[in-house]
Amino acid sequence: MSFRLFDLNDPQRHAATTTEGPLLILAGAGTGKTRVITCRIAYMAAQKIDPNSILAVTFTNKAANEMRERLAGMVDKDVAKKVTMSTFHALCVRILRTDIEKLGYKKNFTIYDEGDQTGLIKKLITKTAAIGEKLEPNAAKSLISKAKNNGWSAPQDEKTLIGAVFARYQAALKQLNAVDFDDLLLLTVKLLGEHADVRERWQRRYRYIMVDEFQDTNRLQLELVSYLAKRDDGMPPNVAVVGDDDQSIYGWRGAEVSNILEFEQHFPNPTVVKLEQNYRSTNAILNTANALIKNNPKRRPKSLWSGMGDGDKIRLVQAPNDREEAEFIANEIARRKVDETLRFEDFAVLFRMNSQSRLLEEMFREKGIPYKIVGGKSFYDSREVKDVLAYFACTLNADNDAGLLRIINTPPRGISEKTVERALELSIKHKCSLFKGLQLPELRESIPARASEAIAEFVAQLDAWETKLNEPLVDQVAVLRKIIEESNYYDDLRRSCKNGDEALKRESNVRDLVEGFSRYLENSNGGLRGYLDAMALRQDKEEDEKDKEQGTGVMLITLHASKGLEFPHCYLVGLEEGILPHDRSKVEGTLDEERRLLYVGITRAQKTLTMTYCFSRYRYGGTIPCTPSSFIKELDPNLIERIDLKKLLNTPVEAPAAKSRFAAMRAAVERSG
DNA sequence: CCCGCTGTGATTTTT
DNA sequence: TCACAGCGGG
Repeated sequence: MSFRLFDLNDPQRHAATTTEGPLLILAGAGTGKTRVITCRIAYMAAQKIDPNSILAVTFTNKAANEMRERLAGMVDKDVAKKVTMSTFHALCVRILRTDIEKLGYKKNFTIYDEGDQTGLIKKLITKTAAIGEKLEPNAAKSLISKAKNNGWSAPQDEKTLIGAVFARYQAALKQLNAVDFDDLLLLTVKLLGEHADVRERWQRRYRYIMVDEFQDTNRLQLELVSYLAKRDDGMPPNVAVVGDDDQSIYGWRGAEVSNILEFEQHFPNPTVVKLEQNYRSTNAILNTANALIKNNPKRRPKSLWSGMGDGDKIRLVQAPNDREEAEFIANEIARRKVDETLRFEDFAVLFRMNSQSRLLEEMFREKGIPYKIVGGKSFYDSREVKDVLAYFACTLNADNDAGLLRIINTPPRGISEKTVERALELSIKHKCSLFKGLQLPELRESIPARASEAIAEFVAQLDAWETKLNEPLVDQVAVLRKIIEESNYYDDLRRSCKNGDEALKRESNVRDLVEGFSRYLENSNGGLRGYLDAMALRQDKEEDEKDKEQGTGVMLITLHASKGLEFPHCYLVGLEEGILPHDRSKVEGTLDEERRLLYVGITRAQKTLTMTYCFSRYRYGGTIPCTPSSFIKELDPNLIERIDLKKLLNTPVEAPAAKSRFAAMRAAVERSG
């Protein structure tokens, strides 16, 4: 065995070597769960379990890739290759690409991203709403998404506006031969539920199933896992889930903590293993986290501990306002980098809302501190990437309305808004795609001759590209380059850019895209369809690599985005009532989730943790007074050092004095403890 | 087609 | 306040 089971602690080993029956691994933050998952797979392989029958499901590509890499370091290459490591969505795409025809969709369905979704919903709202009726497209989108994640493929009441929009939306998608992200799950569950042959085929395929971040699964995902894990011999399913109910922070996206809290009801008589030894943080940090999370009523009791010593106290800093809060952090990081010989990468600042990063950025720039913001606009969201992908997608399948709408007049080719609208109306009337609508003789009669000519040319161009792309043994990369060239896309791109820099950046993004396809073809046989799927599912490897490389600077990151990461020195800002917990959590009744969010934040820190709050903050255009977060009083005061920035600034304390004061406090704590 | 005006509304975002 | 969407005018 090339992996070392004895490197695991007792519960870890128990989890890794329990291969049969349901298994619930409650893995607290930083307890080495990825290691357990990979060791477990390596162990199974060593037990001569067929690696082809092992499935590990994750939420993110990042997690799937990380697991793949770690496993590759433990077992034979050909064994590792046989194990399926996939996100829920990628797995569903695989299943649907084979059998979606049974549900009345065509196999070459298009995956709609959120932009496509919003666009379609917006249109349907304007078509459906009576005069005076209003519905926010984004609100509708999220309601529809929630409904689907709950397993509803149709509205409960079609008479309400939202219900009508939902019904029309589903019908439109089907007619467009498109599926959105939620459909990937919904339709897969439907397919497995309604078609025994398909269900049994996949049940036979995977005999050992593992699910990562189980606390984030929604109803559909649980159902999917249940279907896949079910055995025809009546034996309990070999399903191992790993998760931490205390880190469930995606309830607002449909995640059901109950999936992990009530695991026994879904998979009776499981082996339950708790991982509580943390390899990341000091005990001061862990006990602070423990004290906080104990206040959540519904949870599986756990208590993290580590062998890394007590460490420094948690510092709780009160600042007069958000400006001084940011300034304090910037100054401190600059100072500590020198004093404690640290790198900027050793620091992270965590916040509840993206808007909180603005002041910090400003201050960091002012003081010349490099920083990196996680999240924000990604490569995939850039206009040029979406445009070019739409070109490719339409070449593959012109009946993709969202894609076609994107490119029909980009670059401008004389097909006006009015003409498009007319074509769209006709396509609805004739229940056909926009592309087919464009070719209806009926359309020609109602638009200017010039528009007709432009349409004819565009249609011919798409047809020609499609033919070219489908020629046997054709160099598909060359065809894509040709498409970009013949559409004059670069000219239009340059024209629409404010400056040369922007144009260069965007052009290089387009080139990267084609380059990415070329590389994709080298390692995969999915063709253009596969590449477009990979892009829709954000599986672009290059981006992932790039992400790993750029490590320079202080990390500015939301609490949500910080889950799964760790930093030696963390600053957790804006611990104020209304921010954390967020105001809206009170009306929504999600205070527990806010507490978990803070818990996640605290447990990111390895060595030191500084939390800050202000007494006033700029919000909604004015200075508003703030009060400290109600969570603060749930923390253990013995582990916390309170610092008043105002006092500190007015009466600067010499280093030795500060040290002795700290020592005195520590002595006092020890006496009292 | 592009620009600037006005109004609105303001968490979190794995795929 | 500030970002951004939707709109009407040049």
